[in-house]
Amino acid sequence: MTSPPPAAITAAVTAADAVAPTPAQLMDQLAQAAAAYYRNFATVAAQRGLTLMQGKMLSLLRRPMPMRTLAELLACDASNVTGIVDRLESRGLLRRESDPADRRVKLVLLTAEGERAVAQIRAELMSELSGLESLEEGDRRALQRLLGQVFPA
Amino acid sequence: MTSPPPAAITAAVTAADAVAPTPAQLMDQLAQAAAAYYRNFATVAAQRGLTLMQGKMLSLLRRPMPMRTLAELLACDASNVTGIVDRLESRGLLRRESDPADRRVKLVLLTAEGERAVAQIRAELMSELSGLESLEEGDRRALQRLLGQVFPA
DNA sequence: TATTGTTATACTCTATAACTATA
DNA sequence: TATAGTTATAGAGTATAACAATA
Repeated sequence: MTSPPPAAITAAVTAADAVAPTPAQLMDQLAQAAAAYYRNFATVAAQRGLTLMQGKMLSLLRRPMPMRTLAELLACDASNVTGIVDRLESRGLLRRESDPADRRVKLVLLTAEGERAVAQIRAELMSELSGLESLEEGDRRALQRLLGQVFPA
Repeated sequence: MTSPPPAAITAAVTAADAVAPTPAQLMDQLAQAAAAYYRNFATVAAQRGLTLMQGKMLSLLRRPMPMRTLAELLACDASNVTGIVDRLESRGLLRRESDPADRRVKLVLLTAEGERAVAQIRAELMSELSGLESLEEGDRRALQRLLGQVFPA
């Protein structure tokens, strides 16, 4: 029976031998990971003159969707979407289109230029997250499963 | 020799048998996880009348630190820190203190009320992330290792 | 000279409330 | 009546540039 090493030693130990982190420690690491993700995303968006929210909105538009849906996905009030869409529309990255099925609804969709911008953002973000590309298949499966467990859809 | 199942079937398969996600798919899942983390954090902060940035700043102040350091940790310009600290100081959650070693520097530190606020935010956030508490030791170790690999310190 | 923190400025994001046009 | 989108408003976050105090 081996007793777990004291916390001070943990950092120097290889992953396989490491003491399991507490949920609280894992929460701190999640905070750092989430911050790092958005720092990378914001940097990549800023390189194209876009704010974080503008980059997020463009990235969400894999298919046309109502403004109301964008508000839900961006976790903000519907009144904010008007301004964000306005600014992106004036730059030619997306456009509004009336929904024939319900004339109250405006569908937002990317222009060709918007599609290119999203593709470049995604590519640059992927190259920023080089640690992601170097994961083995087993590790990719494990990370997918664990993230799904901590953040259920 | 078994060939991997087509992508359309993947979703219905159990985790153990699942095809490994591509790095691009994993990047999308990271985006969702980071968004979910901050949605939870912002909700918990808002319950105490705090914005996301205010909650972040308080959570960073485990020990006194210069405004400049806060700017780096929050990934924003130093000029923004003045206003955020102002608002939290006027609410009695933190205070400024001159650094005797370098009189240009102002150290920011939590008040007793600020300490209580942080403790409550952390506790409520932990209860929101119930999926974290239910992870087995092996899964906690794995998640720690994988996050460290994708987002190196 | 360089650095820390502040101020002034302009822009963006944010929620709330009130409005319109549709349903 | 209810919903989708807009507008007006006020407050908060954001980067830039210029400044005072200190190193």
